[in-house]
Amino acid sequence: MIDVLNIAILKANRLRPTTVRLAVLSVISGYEEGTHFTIEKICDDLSSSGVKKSVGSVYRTLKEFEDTGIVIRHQFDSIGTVYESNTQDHDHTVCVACGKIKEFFKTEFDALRKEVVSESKGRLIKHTQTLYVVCEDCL
Amino acid sequence: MIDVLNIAILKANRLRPTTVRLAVLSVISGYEEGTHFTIEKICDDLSSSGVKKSVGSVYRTLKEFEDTGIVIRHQFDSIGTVYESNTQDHDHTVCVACGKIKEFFKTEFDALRKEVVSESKGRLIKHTQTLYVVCEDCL
DNA sequence: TTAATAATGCAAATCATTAGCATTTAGGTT
DNA sequence: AACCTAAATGCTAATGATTTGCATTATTAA
Repeated sequence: MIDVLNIAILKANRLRPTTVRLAVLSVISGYEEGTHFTIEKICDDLSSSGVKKSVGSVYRTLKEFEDTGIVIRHQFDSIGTVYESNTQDHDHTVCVACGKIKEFFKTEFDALRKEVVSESKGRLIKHTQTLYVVCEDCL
Repeated sequence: MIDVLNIAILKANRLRPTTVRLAVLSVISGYEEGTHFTIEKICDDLSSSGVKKSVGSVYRTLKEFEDTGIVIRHQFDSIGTVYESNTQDHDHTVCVACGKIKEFFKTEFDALRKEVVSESKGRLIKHTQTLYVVCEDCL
């Protein structure tokens, strides 16, 4: 597709625009905003679009993308490892019944977190917050 | 040690007071409050106190303890799975430099979390929040 | 175009955890 | 106390996710 853009993204992160990275980026950018995807999903999507890439390379690529901040990795209880495209800071709710993952964003949390960290005289690097719920649909 | 107490804890959770469960409980109750421990640590402590138990049984036991609420399991980035004795609800800070895990407790968070969940019309089951920091000592 | 470096595919290795199954133990019953 | 049944244990093999080593191939800069 618009490889030019993806090439630019990679170069901006000092990653060579190779076939694997472009293929993975292309698959990911096809997902709608806020989607949480697994390595397996990426591999499936690559194969079904006729692109043959090794699983190992996809793992390596996602790790690079995580390191550069192109994606964010999450580990949810009983769901495992998922990734999402890196946008703004946010937290998650996970339905323990259907597994649906949603994002939420509430600035008040940030203020509280800053308080906690400054009280302990540390520096905040990142945070994770996940609310395990039974969602409206499952109730 | 005071096995009578540990036997009572097990019975209260409908778990037979077997040698493995008592040994694990005994090791765990030797840790000071707020300690986060791994399966490996438990196994080491068992062996060094001369108690020979299979790793598989320790895994099974910790799963039972988690299910009954005797312990809580956490998964932290780049640290992995740790357990702690179940006390009150709290969150964690993890130092990305030295790996030290600390607990914190701020009621204001709970109110906010309830807001989030009620806005989405769900029911809150549990939550996790972890602040990855550089702690005072590492700064 | 070519040399140097980085990336890839593949398969084997690793790590944490789980599962199968034969043996042992706990706890209630004669 | 001996006995019975279900539960628990130890052991080893299996699993699943992820990583690594290395020979091959691609990319980039000169």
